[in-house]
Amino acid sequence: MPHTVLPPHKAVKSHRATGRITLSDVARAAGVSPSTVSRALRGERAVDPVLIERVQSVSSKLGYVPDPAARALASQRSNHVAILIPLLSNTLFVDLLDAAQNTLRAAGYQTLMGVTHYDASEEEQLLREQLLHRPAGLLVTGLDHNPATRKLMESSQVPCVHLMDLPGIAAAEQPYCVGFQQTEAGSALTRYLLSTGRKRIAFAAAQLDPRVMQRLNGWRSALKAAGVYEPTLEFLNPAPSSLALGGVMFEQIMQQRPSVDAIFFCNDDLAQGALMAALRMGIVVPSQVAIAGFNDLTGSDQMLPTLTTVRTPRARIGEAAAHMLLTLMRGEVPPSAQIDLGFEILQRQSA
Amino acid sequence: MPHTVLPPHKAVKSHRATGRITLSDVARAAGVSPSTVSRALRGERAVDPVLIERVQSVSSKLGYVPDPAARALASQRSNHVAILIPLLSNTLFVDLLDAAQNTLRAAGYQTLMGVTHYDASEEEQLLREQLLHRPAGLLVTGLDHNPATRKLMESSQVPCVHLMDLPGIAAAEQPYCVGFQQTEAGSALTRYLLSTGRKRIAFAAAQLDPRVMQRLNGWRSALKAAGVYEPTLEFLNPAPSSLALGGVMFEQIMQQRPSVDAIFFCNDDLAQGALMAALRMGIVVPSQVAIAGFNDLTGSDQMLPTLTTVRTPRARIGEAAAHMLLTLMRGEVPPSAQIDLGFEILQRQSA
DNA sequence: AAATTTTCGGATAGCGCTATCCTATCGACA
DNA sequence: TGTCGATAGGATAGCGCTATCCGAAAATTT
Repeated sequence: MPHTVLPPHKAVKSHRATGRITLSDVARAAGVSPSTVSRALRGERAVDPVLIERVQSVSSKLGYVPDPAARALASQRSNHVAILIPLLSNTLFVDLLDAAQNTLRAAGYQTLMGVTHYDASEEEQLLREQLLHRPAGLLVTGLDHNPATRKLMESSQVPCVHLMDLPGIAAAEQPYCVGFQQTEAGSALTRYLLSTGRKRIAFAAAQLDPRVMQRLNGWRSALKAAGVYEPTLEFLNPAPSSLALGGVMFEQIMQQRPSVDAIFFCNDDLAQGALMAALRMGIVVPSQVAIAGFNDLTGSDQMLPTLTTVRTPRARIGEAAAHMLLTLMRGEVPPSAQIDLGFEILQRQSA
Repeated sequence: MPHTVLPPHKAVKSHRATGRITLSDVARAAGVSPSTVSRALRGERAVDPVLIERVQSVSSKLGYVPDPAARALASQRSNHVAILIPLLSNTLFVDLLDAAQNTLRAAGYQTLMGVTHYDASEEEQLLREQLLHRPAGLLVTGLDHNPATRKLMESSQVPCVHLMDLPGIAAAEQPYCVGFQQTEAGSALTRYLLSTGRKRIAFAAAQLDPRVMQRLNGWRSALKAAGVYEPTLEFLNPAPSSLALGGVMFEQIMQQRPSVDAIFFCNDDLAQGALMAALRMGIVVPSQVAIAGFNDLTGSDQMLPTLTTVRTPRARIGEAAAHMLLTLMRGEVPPSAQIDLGFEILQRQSA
C-alpha cells in the first residue's frame, strides 16, 4: 500500500477569486511591493517620484480601483461621511444636504444621510448605526443633542461639524460649526419691521426647533428694546410647518388679534401660506398687515406681493461645513472653529 | 556572550487592538466556534436552537455589533443600497428618496444617495463609485440610461428596481420597476381639460426629461384624438423647472398666443408660477385661461385659485420600490416585475 | 573616516468577518 | 450489524487592504 498524503487543497490561488484587480496585481505589474503601491497611491510617506509615476500609470492601465471595504477594515476609517438632518420635507435641509454632498463627493467621500425627524432618540440611533461604518467625518444639524448622542460623537473621535447654528458668545464649549446668528437674524428682521412704523408685530411659528426659538428670542428682545413687547402676540404651534398651516395661523391671528400690523413668520412656507390666505380673505398686504418670512425659500420672490424675508446662506453653509470637515479629516486645524456666514434682509413688497 | 534571540513581537494579542467586541469574543464567551456565532446570528444553515438562543443572549449581553466593513470584505456584499435620483431641488425626487430611505433603513440597510443632475455620464460615474461599495441593491430613476450604465448594472449582478417609469406595453425587456403610466397620465389630464370645453390647450414644459416627454406624447395623442392638435402650442424649454420660469413662460404664451384657453404645465412648480403671474397680470384663471399642473406638489392646494393637477403617488412609489428591492435582495422573485401605482386627477379651481 | 541619523522600499501580520472544507454524530435502511 | 446519506459544529484560509517593523542605502554629523 503506497504511502500517499493528499494535500487538502490543490488550488494554488484563491478558491474565491473575484476577478477584481487588486493592489497586489498592480504591485506585481509595476515590479514593486504592495506597500509601495499603497503608499504611492495614497501619497503616504515619502516615495520615489519615479516609482509613484510608474505605479500610477500601471494602476490606471490595469483599471485598478481600491476596495473601500478592505480599506475600511484595515485602516479603521472609511470614505463615508455621515450627515444628520431633521427632515427631508423642508427645503432648507435639502439645500444643506445637496451642497454638502456635492462638495464631499468631489473630494472622494460618500455621504451617508440620516433623517432624524426632530427626534433625539432617533438621532442617537442613527448616529450609532452610522458610526459602525467608521465614517471619516460627521455633519450634524444644530448644537442640541441628548447626552448619549454627545457622548457617542465624542468617544468616536470622528471629526464633527455642526450646521446652521452658532454657540452663544459666552459658551464654554467651542465646537466646530458653520451657520449664522439666529437670534440676531430674528431681531434684525424685527427691527426692520419696527423701522417701517409697525408697532404691533406678532411672531408666528411652527415646528419649534431650537433655531426657531432663537429667532423668537431675537424678536422678543427687539420689541422689548423698542418698548412694544406684547407676550400675547406669540403664536407658537408645534405642528410641522407647511403652507396650509401658515394659512390657518394667519386666519386665526387676524381673527383673534385684528389690531396686529405685522406678522413675522418663522419660516417662508408659513408666510407664503399666509400670503395666499390673505389673497383669499381679501386682506391687503402690506397696507392692512405686513408679512415677513424667513429663509427665502423657493417661490417667495414670486408671491403677490413678493415676500419680505431673510435670505439665509444654506447652500454656502453646507459647502463651508463640508470644507471645514475636509480640513479636519486631513488632520489639520481650521483657521477658526466657528464660521458665521451671516444673513441678509430682503426688503420686498409684503412688509 | 549569552546567546539570546529576542522575539520580534512580544504582544500575544494584536498590536492594533481596537477595544471593539468581535465575533470571536462572543464565540469564546458562548463556548462555541466563530462559525457557529456567525451562522446563529445570520440565521444561516441549520443551528441547534439552544445554541442560537445562547449565542444571541451572550451577544446582546456583550453588546456585540457586527462590523459592516469586515462583513462586506468577507462576503462581497454590503448593507448599502444605492439610489440614483436626478435632483434634490425637485420635491418629487426628495419624496421618493425619503420614502425609499425610510423603508430600507427599517430593514437594516444604509442608503447611498447619488444625484445625477440629469447627466448621463455623471450617472455612470456615480454608479461606478457606488458599485465599489458592493451595494446589496440599487434604485434608479427612470428607464433611460446610457449603454455603459446599463452594462454596469447588468454585469454587477446587483438587484435593481427602476422608479417612476414603466416600460411600454410592447417593450422587449421587463425590468423591475414601480411607477405609473406617464403617457396615460398626460392624456388623461388633457382629456379632462377637453371635457371642460377647452379646445386650444397648450403644453408648457421645462427640464425635458423622458417622463415629461411622455406626458407631452399623452397630450398630443389626446388632442389628435379630439381633432384639435396644434403643434405650435407646444412650449418646450430645456432650462430647470421653477416657479419663476413658470411665470415667464406663462407671460410668453399669453403674449404669443392669446387665444389659448388652457395650459397644461408639465410640473406644478411651473403651474404655480403661472398662477402667480396671472394674479400679477390681472388674468383671471380659469375663466380667461385654465391652468393645470402635474404632481400635486406642496402648495398647489393653497394657490388662488387652487391648482388642478395630477396627484402622483411618489411616496408610495418609493416605498413599493424599496419593498420590491428587499424581496429581490432576499433572493426571492416578486409577484410581478412591474407595479403601476396609477395617478389621480385632482379637479380643483384652476381648470 | 567613522559614527550617527534619516530616508525609503519590502516583508508580514493582521483588520473582523464569511465561505469552504472537514469531521463527528445520528438515524435510516438493507 | 454495517453502510450510507443527512445533519450540524469546527477548523481554517482567505476577502484586499494598511500598519508596523525591519533593514539597506543615503545623508548628515563629528
